[in-house]
Amino acid sequence: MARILITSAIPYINGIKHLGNLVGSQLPADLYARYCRARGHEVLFLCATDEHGTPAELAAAKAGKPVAEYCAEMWEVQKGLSDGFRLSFDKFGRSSSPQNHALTQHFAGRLAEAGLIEERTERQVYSNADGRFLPDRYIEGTCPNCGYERARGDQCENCTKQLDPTDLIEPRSAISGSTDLEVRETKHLYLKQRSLRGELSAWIDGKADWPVLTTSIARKWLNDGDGLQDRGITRDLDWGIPVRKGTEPWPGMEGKVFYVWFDAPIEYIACAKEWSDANGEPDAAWERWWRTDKGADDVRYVQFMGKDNVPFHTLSFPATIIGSGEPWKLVDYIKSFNYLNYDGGQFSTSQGRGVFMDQALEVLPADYWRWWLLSHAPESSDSEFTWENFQASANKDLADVLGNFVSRVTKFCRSKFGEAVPEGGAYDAPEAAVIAALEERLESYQRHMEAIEVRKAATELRAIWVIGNEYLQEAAPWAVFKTDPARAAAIVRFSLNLIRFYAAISAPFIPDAAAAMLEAMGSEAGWPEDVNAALEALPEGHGFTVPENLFRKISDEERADWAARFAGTR
RNA sequence: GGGCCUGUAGCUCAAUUGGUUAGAGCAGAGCGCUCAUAACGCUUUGGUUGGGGGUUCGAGUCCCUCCGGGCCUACCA
Repeated sequence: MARILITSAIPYINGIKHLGNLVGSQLPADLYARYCRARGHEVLFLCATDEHGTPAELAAAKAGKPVAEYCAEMWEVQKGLSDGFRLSFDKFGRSSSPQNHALTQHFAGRLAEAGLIEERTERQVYSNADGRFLPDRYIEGTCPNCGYERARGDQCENCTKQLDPTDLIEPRSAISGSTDLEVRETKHLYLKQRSLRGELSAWIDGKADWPVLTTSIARKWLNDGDGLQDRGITRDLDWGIPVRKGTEPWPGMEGKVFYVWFDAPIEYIACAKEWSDANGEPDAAWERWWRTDKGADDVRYVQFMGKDNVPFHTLSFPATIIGSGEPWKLVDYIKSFNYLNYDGGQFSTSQGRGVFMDQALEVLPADYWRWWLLSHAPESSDSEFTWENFQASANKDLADVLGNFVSRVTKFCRSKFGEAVPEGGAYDAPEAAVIAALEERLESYQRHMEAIEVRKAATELRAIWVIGNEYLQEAAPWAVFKTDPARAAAIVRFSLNLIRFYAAISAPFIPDAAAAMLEAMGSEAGWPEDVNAALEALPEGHGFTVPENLFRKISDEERADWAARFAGTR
C-alpha cells in the first residue's frame, strides 16, 4: 500500500473542452487513480478549473457577465461534465479559490525573500478602446514580411515569421478592431528562473524513466539559445490573484495580478486544502500529501498533461517550489500526451469541428468514449478520431466481445438453471487452464497500468475478455448440458464468476458497465489479487439477474449522422 | 530558420532498447458453433518496416541523406 497523489492538468475555464483535451490529461489520470484505488493504495486525485487570464475576461465580456459570475457558472458546467464522464476527482477545485489566493501570494512572498523576484519595467501595447493592455497575440495587423493582413503580434500564421507587435503595419486590437493603440510602460515581476537552471537541469537529468516527450521538451527549454529564461509572473488584468508579498502589500504592484501560469500549478496544492477544508479537516490532512516535512515523504506524485503543458510543469512550477526553499513535494512522474486530432484535422472550437464533452455525452454514455479514447490514447504520437474507427472499436470490443459474453452467459444460465448460480459439478482442467491464462494476462495488465502504458493496458484487458469467449466455445455448456448437466452447471458457474472478475478489472476503463455487471451478479468485487479465489467468489445458489445489454451497437446510419453533425461549419 | 517527435499489413497499433522466420486487433477469405446483441471460436490472405546509402556476424532499431506528417519556439493557456 502506497500513497499516490495524482493531478490532472487543470482545464481552462472559457468553454467546454473537447475529447482531445479530455484524453490528454483528465481521462488517463482518472484511469490511473481508479486503478491505484482498486489496488488498495491511498489516492488523492485532484483537478480544478484554471480561471484567470485574458481569455476568461474576454469570454465573460462576450457572455455579458461579470467574470466571477461567468467562471462560477462555467465551473458548474465543467464539474457536471466531469461527473458525466465519471472522473473520480477527490476534489474538483477552482484556481480562483481563497485557498489559492493565499497560497499563491505566499509563494510569491517566499520567492521575493529568496531574492528570486525581480521588478522590470517594460513597454506593452495598450488599447484605449478596450481599456486594457493587449497580449501580443491579441494584436492583429499586416505582416511586414509577407503582407498577410491578419498576422498576430507574436507570429504571422501565414509566413510563420516571429513578430513583435510593433512590427505590424496598421496594428489593431483583435478584440475590438480598434486602431487606437499606444505603447505604455508597465512594471512587472519576473521569476528569476535562470538562477535555478542548474538545479532544474540536474533534477530533470535524474528522471531517466520519464517519457521522452516530457524530458525532451524540458531540456529544450533549459538549453535552447541562452538557456532557461526568466519569466514574467504578473499581468495588468482585473481578474486574478492580486499581487501581494505573502500577506503584505507589494508596493508598486497595486492593481496587478499574478500571471495565470504562476497561480494555476499552485492550485494543485491549494486544491488539496480546498479538499480538506470542505471535509472540515485540519491542515494536517492535506499537508501530509504536500509537505515532505509533514508526512509527504512517502507520497508518489504523478501528473498528467498534454504536451503543451510540459514546460510549465517541468520548469516553472518546480522553479516556484524549489525557489520557495520550503519542503513542498516535487512531482515524481510526468505522463504527457500528444494531441488527438479529429478526422483529418484539428478539433476546432471556433469552427465547431469535432466532438466536445457535452455533445459526446448527448450521443452515447461515458463508457463508450472512455474505452475508445483510452484504448487510442495519443501516447507515442498524435492520434486521430474517426467515426469509422470509433464505431468499429465500440461495437467489436464493447458490444461483441464483452457485452455479448455477459449476455450469453446470463441468458443461457437463466434458461437452463434459473437466475441463481448453478449448483453441482466441479471445475476441471479447462477452468484451470483459463485461470492460468488469466493470471498471466492479469499480471501483464497490471504491469502496463503501473507503468501508465494506457493503450497497452487496454489491449491486454481486451485479450482477457476474449479468453471468456474462447472458454465458452471450448467448454460448450449448451452441448454438455444435454448429457452432463452437472458439468454444464460448473461451466456456467465459472462463467458467471468470470463476469464478476471482468467487472473488477475493467472498472478503471468502463466504470458504469462494471457497476452494472456487479449489480447483475449481486456482488461487490475487490481487485482479484488471487485469481483462483476470485473465480469461486460467487457461491452455488447465489442469485443474479440478467442485465440489459451492456452496450448497444452503433449503426452505420448513426455514424453517418454524427460524422455530418460534428464536421464543423466552415 | 532552429529543436523535438513521427513514418511498420487496406486501417489502428506492437516489436523485451542491435538478435532467429517483423507481430496483434479491425477489415477481407474459408471453416466451425448455435448459448448470445447476425453475436462467438478456429484457420487464413495481406509487409522491399517512407526512399537511398552506410556501420555491424546481424538493422524496424544505430549513423548519413532525401521525402512525408506533427508539435514547440517562452505575452493564449
